[in-house]
Amino acid sequence: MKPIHEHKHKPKEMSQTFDFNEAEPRLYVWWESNGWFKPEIAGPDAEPFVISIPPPNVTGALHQGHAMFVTLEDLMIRYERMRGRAALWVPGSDHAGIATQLQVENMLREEGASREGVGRAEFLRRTWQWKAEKGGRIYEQLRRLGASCDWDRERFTLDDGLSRAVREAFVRLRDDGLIYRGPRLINWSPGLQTAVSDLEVERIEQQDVLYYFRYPIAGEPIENGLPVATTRPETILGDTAVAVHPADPRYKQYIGKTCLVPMLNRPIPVIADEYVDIEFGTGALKITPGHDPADYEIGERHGLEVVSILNKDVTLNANAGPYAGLDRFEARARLWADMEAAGMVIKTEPYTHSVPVAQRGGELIEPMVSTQWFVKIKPLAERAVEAVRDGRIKIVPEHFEKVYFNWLENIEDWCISRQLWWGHRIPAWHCADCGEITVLREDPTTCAHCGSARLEQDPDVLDTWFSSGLWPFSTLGWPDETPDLKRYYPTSIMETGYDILFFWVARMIMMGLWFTNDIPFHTVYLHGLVRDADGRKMSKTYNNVVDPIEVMDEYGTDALRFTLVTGSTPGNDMNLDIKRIEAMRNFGNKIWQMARFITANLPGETPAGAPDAAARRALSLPERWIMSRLARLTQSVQRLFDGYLYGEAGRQLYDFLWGEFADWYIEISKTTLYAEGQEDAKQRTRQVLVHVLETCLRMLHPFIPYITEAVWQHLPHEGETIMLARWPQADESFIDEAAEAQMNMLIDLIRGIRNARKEFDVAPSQGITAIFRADGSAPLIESNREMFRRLANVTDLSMMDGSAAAPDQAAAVVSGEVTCFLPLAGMIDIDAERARLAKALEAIEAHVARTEAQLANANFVTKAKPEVVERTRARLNDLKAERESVAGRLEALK
RNA sequence: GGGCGGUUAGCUCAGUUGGUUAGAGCGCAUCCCUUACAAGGAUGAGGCCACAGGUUCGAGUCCUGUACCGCCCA
Repeated sequence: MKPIHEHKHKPKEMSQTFDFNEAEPRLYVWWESNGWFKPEIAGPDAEPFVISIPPPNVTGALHQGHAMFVTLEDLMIRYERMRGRAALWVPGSDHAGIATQLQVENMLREEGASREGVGRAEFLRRTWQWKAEKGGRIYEQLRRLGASCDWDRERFTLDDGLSRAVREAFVRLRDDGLIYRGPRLINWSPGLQTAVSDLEVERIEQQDVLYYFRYPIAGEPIENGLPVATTRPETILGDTAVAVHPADPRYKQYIGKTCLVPMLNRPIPVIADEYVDIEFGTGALKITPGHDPADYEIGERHGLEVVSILNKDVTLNANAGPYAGLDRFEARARLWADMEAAGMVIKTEPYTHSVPVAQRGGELIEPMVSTQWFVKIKPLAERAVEAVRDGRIKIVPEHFEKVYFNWLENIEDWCISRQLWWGHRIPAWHCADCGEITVLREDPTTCAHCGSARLEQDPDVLDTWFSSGLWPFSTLGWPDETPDLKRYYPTSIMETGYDILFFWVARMIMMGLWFTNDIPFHTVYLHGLVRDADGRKMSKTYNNVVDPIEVMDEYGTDALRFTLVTGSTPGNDMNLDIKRIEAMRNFGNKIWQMARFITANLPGETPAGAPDAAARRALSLPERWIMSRLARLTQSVQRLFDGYLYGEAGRQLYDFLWGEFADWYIEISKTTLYAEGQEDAKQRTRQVLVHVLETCLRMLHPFIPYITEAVWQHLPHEGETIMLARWPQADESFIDEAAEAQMNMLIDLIRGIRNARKEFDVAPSQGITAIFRADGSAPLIESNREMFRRLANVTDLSMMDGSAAAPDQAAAVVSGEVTCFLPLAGMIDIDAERARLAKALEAIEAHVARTEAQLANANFVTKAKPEVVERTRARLNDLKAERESVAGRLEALK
């Protein structure tokens, strides 16, 4: 027999409850300080399993989205580590250009300073300082969740290595002809004073006004003007055409005529384009290529001039003539008033439409023309589509593949420059002499075109997502061929929320394929959003945010983790109810109490592991049953893990441990453990108790790492930590159909007796008599009489002959061929018992009728699988026996 | 306009090769401090699985359509 493993983390006796506040930090530090989070512990030959963390914002504070991804990724990592893989989880964070810059700017503002005031160099110094002071908070919070990342490999998107990767990527794309710079319509954020990408713009519904007016026709009175509607009158000043549908009879005669821009009298053509919606507004559309994406496209089709009327501070520029210098909304009001005075106005009406707002901050985005850097994305997108289409990359759940294709197939060029200071500065130098641009891996001193030394680096920085796209390989050392890159790339799984499929995942795939000529990961696993208990998005304005830190303080990390993983299914949103967290906390307590019971009943040494062959032959029915159930559970959990169905696996472990192991097996085990003598039987029972719980702990460890480790340390086990214990494999030789059938009958009878006791108000403390008419099952009942005593307080159990008369004044409980009479003289209300039996008989008869009809159907018997037919026949036999007994009893009571 | 998801007990949700009488947690009712656990135990009530068709011996599960809710893209 192997000794119970001892080490310093094993207290002598288990406390009344699990003190997670004490245990969690202690265990985490112990795991980490032993180097168990590192892939090297699996040895040099182990197959790698790698996840690179979807990098949280360095400014971020832990929210449920983080809790969700940490839970799932840590689960995958711990699982694969237990299976012997070289499990590597690379942690890190993202420099979050806009968010971080705003934080530091706010700080400066409080000091009465400003970004512009202190200058770029000082601003960056202050930002790094801020990062050093505050940037570690998110890491501490990830640790708290139990994240078993290899912290020695932690990376930051702005650190030296990753900056070099960014530079390499930029230069390579430039060399490949995929980066260009030029004036184009972009999304301008007036508050942030920077361009943002299409993905960073959201649309929200807004109550607005639709303005109707007549567009003056050159040489004609205003009454003949072309009626047009707009939501943004000030953009009239930038119009370069008016469009009508070519098939619209109302406006056919206008095509080719010339309109005059109100107040400016700039001549513009009336054009025909099928884009125009005849039904909408007046059916004629003003075209402003400088300030509307759709108009920009129409403008390109028709070779229209692009007139920009806005300055970067969203005041109007010189193109707006008399309105130059005004704010856009003031200009709107003035222009409209002037147009009204000129008789151009038709009417205004309230109108609800969607407007573009900044994802961060929510301010109104102005589409405007600006000189920016772009990535020509189609060549990258094509490869990314191909990798998923041909199965090299799999997306779980599968339906997101369609979403992915849909986006990549309609993708627009990516605006990658930002007018910020915090980020990777674009490695492009403008020559003051020849005006050309020099892009090199090393900072140039002279212009590559004319040799001039009058170079100035482009002031812009790159979109944060540009560096995030390189993350799976840049964190492993790319562009250098480092040992880590060789061993751990491609990574295995990218796990993240479906809301950033485009931001991260698609860009990682595009850039991974382009730069490494390999997929960055073979599987994308997408989880859903965590909402509040009523399905609303968590938000500070609703005051419905469930803070993970507070949850962990109150219920422990394991409760939060188990709730998140068992309460959700891949790709679907989950509503997080604090009641569920409490229930999962209770599950942890239940495990602790089971372990307390078991350890308290291990007087000597108990071997770890399953019973050996000799012990196996001597196992009792309940032991064979629970071992069989454990084998099936292990099989099922494995099948579910193979399909990424972790939530269902967790629920099955919960149901088994609580509903079968604790409620039945542990209770039954007391009949052996508390009996006199029988040392061998006791020892077998102890071993089964330990083995079942210990096996479940190992399967639960990836879900709830802390309590499983804490409990495991109290049980006989092999190895130092459950983290490195081997993942259970089902021993199918323990599957025992007969034992399951017999136990099911015993459980059914015990439930029936309990039910009858309750129906007739027999006090739980009152022992009762049970008389069984059991035919062939008599030995089964007799050999488990202690079970009936302990679980149903049957203090007097006897058997009766099949032909003997049933006792008077008795309730009857029926299961299959067995009838159990409970003579409860003086307690039985015969009417009530008749009603009870009549109700039961009704249900049985309905079931019999259904089953008989099924078996009478020749198609069923010939076409259904034989085992299904067999099972149905057996069921019918049982049902008929029950019907017989119940009907007979009912007759006897008349 | 295009696409995707959801609709199962009072509430929040499971239910993935189609096959017993559809499950859990919470809530509810009744009873119980039985030496692992009141963060617990026992018993029970509660569901034409949105609706209409179809495939099948058999549908909560597969197919088609409808309604409502939600999301993404334009």
